[in-house]
Amino acid sequence: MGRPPAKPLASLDRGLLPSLLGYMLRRAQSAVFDDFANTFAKAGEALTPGEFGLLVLVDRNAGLSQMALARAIGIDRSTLVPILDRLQERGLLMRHRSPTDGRTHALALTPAGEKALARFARLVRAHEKRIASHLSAAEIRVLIDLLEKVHSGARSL
Amino acid sequence: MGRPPAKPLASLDRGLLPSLLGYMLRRAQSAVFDDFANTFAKAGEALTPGEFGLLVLVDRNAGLSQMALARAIGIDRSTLVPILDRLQERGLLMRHRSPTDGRTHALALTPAGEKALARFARLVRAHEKRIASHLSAAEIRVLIDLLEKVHSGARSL
DNA sequence: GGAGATTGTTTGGGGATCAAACAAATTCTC
DNA sequence: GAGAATTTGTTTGATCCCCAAACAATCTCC
Repeated sequence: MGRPPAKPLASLDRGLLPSLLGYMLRRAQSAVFDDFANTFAKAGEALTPGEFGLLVLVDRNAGLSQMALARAIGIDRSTLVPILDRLQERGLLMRHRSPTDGRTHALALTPAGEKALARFARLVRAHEKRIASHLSAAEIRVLIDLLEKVHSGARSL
Repeated sequence: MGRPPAKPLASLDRGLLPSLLGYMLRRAQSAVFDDFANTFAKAGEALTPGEFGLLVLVDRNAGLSQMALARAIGIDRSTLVPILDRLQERGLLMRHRSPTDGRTHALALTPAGEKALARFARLVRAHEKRIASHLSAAEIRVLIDLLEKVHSGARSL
């Protein structure tokens, strides 16, 4: 009798996992995240995908309040506080007092933040290009389209 | 003069974000994760997608070591320890001593763990059905295929 | 003007993650 | 076979993300 396969050191039996959208989504996301981190590390910059999204949102929606921003990215307002603290300490972002509503902070990028964002955007484009290098332009379109469908579909339940 | 658009309370300007694979991936993943959590909460079960994946892996690869498992799911071996501790405390999983290598633990589900996993798998299937309800079977196939491409493509860099 | 709601913050409690150090066990080297 | 190098699981320490609850300041509505 042949010995049992024992431990296939290379790959494991993943059972039903590869047929699950959630699992494949997580895997792809994790791979993309790794390349993002790698791209920024190699360029000597430190930024997470979440921070990049936040900076873009603040840049494109000047005067945004923390509540509005927290809602836009789907986290609690208390979670946002230390994130903004750090970005502010790095000189990328400022909390101005709103002239119309004393409770809210009007968020805005500093000039240094604007310049940094332009730099970050260049890196993100390079990163996107790399992870999409094995897909055709049409495939990318289809993929983004299907991801949007998954997002808005799940959202409605 | 007309007042500026101020705060479009409903939606924000997301700039280039919707064209980024990484961003759309994160959004879809987050929506799917929410539905996963919701499905389990409503059924009175407590489990994360990561824990489900881990249980499936242990189930399908009996005798797996902690190192092999950590590598399979892409985390550090020290990160795995408290995760296994919790699963073990819940009576779902056990660390046996390997007869062939005294350093490693041979992981295995307990009988209760097997039963729980069957229950979890039912919930996961219902969850998958729901998040895929706005996509055709062909679309799901294409999506999973493209996600695999993204994963293995990014991996090779 | 006062009640109620909103906003940003702080605090407390889970977890996830990695890096470094360690003991036990195995494997490699001579 | 004895000693060196490696591997494995664990602990500790450091960041970070996340939420819920409480709080003061401010605004809104009546």
